[in-house]
Amino acid sequence: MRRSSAQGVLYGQAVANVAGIANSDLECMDILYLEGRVAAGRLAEVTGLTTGAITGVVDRLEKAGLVRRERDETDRRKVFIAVVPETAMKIGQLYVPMQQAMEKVFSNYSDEELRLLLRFANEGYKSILAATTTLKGLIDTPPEKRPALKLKLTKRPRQT
Amino acid sequence: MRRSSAQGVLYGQAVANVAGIANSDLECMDILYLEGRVAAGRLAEVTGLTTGAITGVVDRLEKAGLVRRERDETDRRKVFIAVVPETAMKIGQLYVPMQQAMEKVFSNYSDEELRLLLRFANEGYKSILAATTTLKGLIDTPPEKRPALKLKLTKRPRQT
DNA sequence: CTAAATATCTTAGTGACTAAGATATATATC
DNA sequence: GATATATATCTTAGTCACTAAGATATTTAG
Repeated sequence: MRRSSAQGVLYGQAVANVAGIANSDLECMDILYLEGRVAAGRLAEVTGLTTGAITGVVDRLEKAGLVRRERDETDRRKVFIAVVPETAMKIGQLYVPMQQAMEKVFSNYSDEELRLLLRFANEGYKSILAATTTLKGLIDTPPEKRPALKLKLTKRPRQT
Repeated sequence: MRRSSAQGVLYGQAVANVAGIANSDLECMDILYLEGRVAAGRLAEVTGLTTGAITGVVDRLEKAGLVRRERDETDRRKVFIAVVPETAMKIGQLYVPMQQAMEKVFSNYSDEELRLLLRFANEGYKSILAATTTLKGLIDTPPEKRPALKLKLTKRPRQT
């Protein structure tokens, strides 16, 4: 799973590369696709970048015609970012090789098996999300108060 | 799956953050863990970074005491990078929250179900790897010769 | 023995990032 | 209704990892 996850990252890098946009830019496009029209600050939250960095991301994406800034009329401090479907589609096309490859893999599984994979994907997501929060919690915890992570199941290095 | 994959990336970022090393540095540590002692050039290949960038990565990791440079005695141009288990272990500990979270998820699956997940992980990895190659192939293909990716299953944007 | 190939390192320059503060708008308090 | 505080984004200066191109060291081929 780590291997395939890592390979997924590399695929994303290749997409960004071909599209001629930065890695974080693509990540934001992905979030915009998943969540729809979101506020700039939300992008910062989700990506872990500062709001300043997001300004740059959105500037580049807007210049590339991939997104549009839209001011919220009820709260004029907010800036919503919305994808421009016509141009964003071109990015979507770069995922076709992966989608086709995965579709081929999926075609070898029964409906019941697919349901299992889906269930696992959901549970795994929630689980990793929670673990991320836990880990980040350690940063804000003063060192002497950290639970001294016993390495229990880390049968780490020492390989060939 | 995209969601959990993205979250996995964020977990990695958090780890790198806590460990005080760059993202690519952590990625290389991961490869070193998976592949063992590897040549510097191999790291460049797998990560997609230039050899120059890898020199920097290894410099930083070596300074942090996480890896050691070892010259190959039979081919003295090569530099092998090897993790230093004692210090690398500290990085490994940062994965404990995720490992525990995932273990908890796995504990709800039968052996047969786990075998299915394993099979899928392997097939998925190979599939994504192949798709990456395909995509990268498009870069080197002169634009007019590209197979004009028909967007078949890209029911992209247009969400709420 | 020379030329070409391979593996890593070096250097100069670029670009995305952070931290801190600026700006603009909204909400709360008196 | 005026002032203070909070919120959301942008700006600026500076940092750091990255690339491209070439330097160095070693190996292989002719």
